[in-house]
Amino acid sequence: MKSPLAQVDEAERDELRSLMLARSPVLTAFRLNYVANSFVARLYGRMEAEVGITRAQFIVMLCLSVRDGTTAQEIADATQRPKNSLSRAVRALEQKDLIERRLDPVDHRRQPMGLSNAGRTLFRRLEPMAAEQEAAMLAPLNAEDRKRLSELLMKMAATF
Amino acid sequence: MKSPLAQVDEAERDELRSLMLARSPVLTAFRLNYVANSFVARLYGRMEAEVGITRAQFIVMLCLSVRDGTTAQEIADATQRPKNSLSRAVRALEQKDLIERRLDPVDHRRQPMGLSNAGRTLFRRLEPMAAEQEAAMLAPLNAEDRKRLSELLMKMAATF
DNA sequence: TCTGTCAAGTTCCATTTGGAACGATCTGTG
DNA sequence: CACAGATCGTTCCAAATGGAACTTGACAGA
Repeated sequence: MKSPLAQVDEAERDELRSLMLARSPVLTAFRLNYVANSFVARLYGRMEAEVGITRAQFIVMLCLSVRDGTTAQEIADATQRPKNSLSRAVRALEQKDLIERRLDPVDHRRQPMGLSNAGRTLFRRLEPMAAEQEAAMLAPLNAEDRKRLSELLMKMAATF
Repeated sequence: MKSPLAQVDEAERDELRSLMLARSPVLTAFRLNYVANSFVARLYGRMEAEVGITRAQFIVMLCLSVRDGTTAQEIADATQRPKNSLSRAVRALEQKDLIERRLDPVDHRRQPMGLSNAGRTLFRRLEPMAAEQEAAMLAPLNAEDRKRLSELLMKMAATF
């Protein structure tokens, strides 16, 4: 059990965080990044510890779950991650038999990929972890707020 | 000038991005991270190229601009960055004479820091760059939307 | 006062990162 | 058909990263 002194210390520890969230310049951007950082740190920390899947590996699987036959280059363009990192992630996923890499019959430079059965099975474990983390993040918002937030972010993402 | 074919290619290149923004699981989190990633990539890319200030260095200066006398440990807690990275950033800023490091007279472990005059001058160049990037990010939103977005993010950041 | 524990900041070092160069392949033009 | 230029994925390697150990200082309890 914590002493009153420890509680004071803890409050002081959060003081700068609150101050930054309330008063830093470029307020919206700061808050946005703060929330995004918290989200990815918790999610990828958990995925790596519990399932041994890294950020880049999850991103590849996520893209393949949305569209089978996606290539590494397309993932790089869509997610703003360097393609050599993705290349490594792809190799790791392939070695774990979580994805299958085909060769585009008409363009031999491209390697369309897809989740394997094992990959789909694993992804079904990963997805709820992301959903849980999102739920925790959105916890303070009611249904209408959530809908509006998602729409606002969509507007921004569409042109930025 | 681009050929019609090139335009088609460009549309195809964005296809996965649009698809992910519209249909990926954990939609709100994906959009949030997409926007946040775009923001930091552009901002820190520009700061590093034009002013030679890294992400960690900017974060330190930002915290000091909000509260003089902040310590490295407090910045680590408030911004979720590892303290050894911050330690390096602090040393780099000190060598450039952008910050001053004092010694807490009552607790000699702590080193409260502050922007130097040169640091304040440089920060006045950095801040508009962040503001511009934020403005670009928020461009599709009207004044009311912006206010609401910032409030929603504040609610989330307060407890997450 | 002495001792054990904890906190702030630094340093060590194995790992990760990503820009740049590369090889292979495709496409368009003469 | 040959060649120039672009594109996909990979590899190289210098630099950044961050977990863990370390140093120094604070402090509570015996």
